[in-house]
Amino acid sequence: MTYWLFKSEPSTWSWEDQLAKGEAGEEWDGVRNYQARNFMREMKVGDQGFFYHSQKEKAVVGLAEVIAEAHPDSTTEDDRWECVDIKAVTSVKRPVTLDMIKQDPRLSEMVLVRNSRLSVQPVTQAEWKIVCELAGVSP
DNA sequence: GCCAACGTTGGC
DNA sequence: GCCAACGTTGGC
Repeated sequence: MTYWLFKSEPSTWSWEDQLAKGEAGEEWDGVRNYQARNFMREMKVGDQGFFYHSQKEKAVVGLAEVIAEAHPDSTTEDDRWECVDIKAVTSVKRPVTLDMIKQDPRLSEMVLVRNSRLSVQPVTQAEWKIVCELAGVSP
């Protein structure tokens, strides 16, 4: 089991949009960054990920699960770009804001803090547990 | 709205 | 293959 973080601008694709898709889930499409794509290629069905809202909100708002491994991104003809499918698992009890993450010394190595621009990123098991606790959900 | 950080592109 | 120029992202 590997853990990830999916970042999205809520104005483009929000947690509410993801929730509305239910069990069917949705493509995590539109990624045009090699690092992010490479992480998606490593994902396995059943991997868990945080759903993070960037920009105004800047907080982890939900837990998601990978339901399909990397396949061509249907939003482009360019075969360099691939994406996985994810579904919403559960909403957090309390959003974990970027501020909270930055204030917790145990989370200072998170990619979210170190490279805020990367839209798909790995999360360590320790980080996963801590953020889940802050969010009030069981890991 | 600004700007720093980063990634990509294209000319050489 | 290098690097300057440019575009994008996201935090502030």
